[in-house]
Amino acid sequence: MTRAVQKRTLETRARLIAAAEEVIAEAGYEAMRVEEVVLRAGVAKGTFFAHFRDKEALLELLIGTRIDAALDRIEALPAPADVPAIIEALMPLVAVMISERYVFDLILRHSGAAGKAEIGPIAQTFARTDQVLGEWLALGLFRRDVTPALLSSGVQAFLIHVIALHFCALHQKQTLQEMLAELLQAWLLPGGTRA
Amino acid sequence: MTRAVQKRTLETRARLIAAAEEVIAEAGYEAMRVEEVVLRAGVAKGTFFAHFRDKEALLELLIGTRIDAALDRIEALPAPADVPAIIEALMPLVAVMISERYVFDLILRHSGAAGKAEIGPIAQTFARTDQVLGEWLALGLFRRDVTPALLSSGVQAFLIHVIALHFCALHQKQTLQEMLAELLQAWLLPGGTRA
DNA sequence: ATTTATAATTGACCGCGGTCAGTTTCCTTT
DNA sequence: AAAGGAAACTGACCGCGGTCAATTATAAAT
Repeated sequence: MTRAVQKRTLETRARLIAAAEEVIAEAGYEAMRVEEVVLRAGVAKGTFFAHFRDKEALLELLIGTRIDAALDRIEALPAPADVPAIIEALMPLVAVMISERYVFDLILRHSGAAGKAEIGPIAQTFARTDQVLGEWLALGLFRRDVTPALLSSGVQAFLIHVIALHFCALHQKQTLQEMLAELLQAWLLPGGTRA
Repeated sequence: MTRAVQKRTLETRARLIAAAEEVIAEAGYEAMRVEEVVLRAGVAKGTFFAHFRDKEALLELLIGTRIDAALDRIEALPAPADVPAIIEALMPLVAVMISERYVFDLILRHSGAAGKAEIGPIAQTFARTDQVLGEWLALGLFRRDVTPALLSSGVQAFLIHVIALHFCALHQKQTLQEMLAELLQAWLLPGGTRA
């Protein structure tokens, strides 16, 4: 018989999250130290790991929340009808992903479900992004010789690709948006056909 | 006036690399411990870091070497003329990248040049892959409405994408090759045109 | 051969993520 | 109100990557 979760637990968890967000606001995700977080939250180190599997589990939660907020804004928009509009619409998501190199790497590492049962917060945002893109691309404004699901999978691949290039010291003659525009134009409207 | 590098240095470096390869052969890249390597090499811990900036710098070197060997095999092949042949040709590269989840993550993290001056071994293999792909795609057997450089950039993006999906607990109804075939077919021969 | 400058090596030490046996707090049962 | 048991919390401890002042080996200069 499982006991109900205590109010104290929720408070401690909230204090840990608040402390972490405070540290991150001051110094960024990469600079976050578990010891600093527990100090500010006023709990012992072990308590942190009673609430989160490891340091990355908390970061995943926080970053997942930020990505979800970006997707909320994106979903509130009308479906984009051309490539520039798609890129424009995706900018809130891009902003989160390029905010820190460390964040991008962490997102990549957690983009896939590690286990069938346990789909992490970031993996969930990837599924959600795929769904949003799929809806846009199913409207029939882009190429129709392949499924919208395949198209959206490809858009995600290109999105990751250009962000990776964005962090590369070479490849900086073009902006992220320019590179993405070229790729998506060729992917979604091959041969320059349709409108 | 710079002194010549001593023979002793090269020997120590070689012993460190050999020890690391030994450990990796036994237990994999992720299990490699600097302390185990220096123990087997018969040197102090500090010596390791006199030869390699950090643990990842050595791993980058070793993995970069493996990727280069794969690219050697790939370059020895005749240029593939269709999508299945491209996928078949890329398999040595894929094999390295999917050998360990940890290896894939490390490769992604080092795929871009960190600084203009210092292009790491793995970033170099990405440039080389791009070049090999570019040559294949410039032969005119695939779509010609966009540059071969753009095509090869896209192929790399899809390659990374399907490997990421390969490590995902979901998306396992299709094999890596099947997913890659769908994407590349749509990317390189949109509308099913040409041969 | 001796001195001298530099390169190479050493290992005690630190920072930080993560563990776990022991303690405290909370809630239920009687 | 007391007892019993489970959940929450604690902090000393460990593993491992990485640092650096001190030491030793090497080769050039005299």
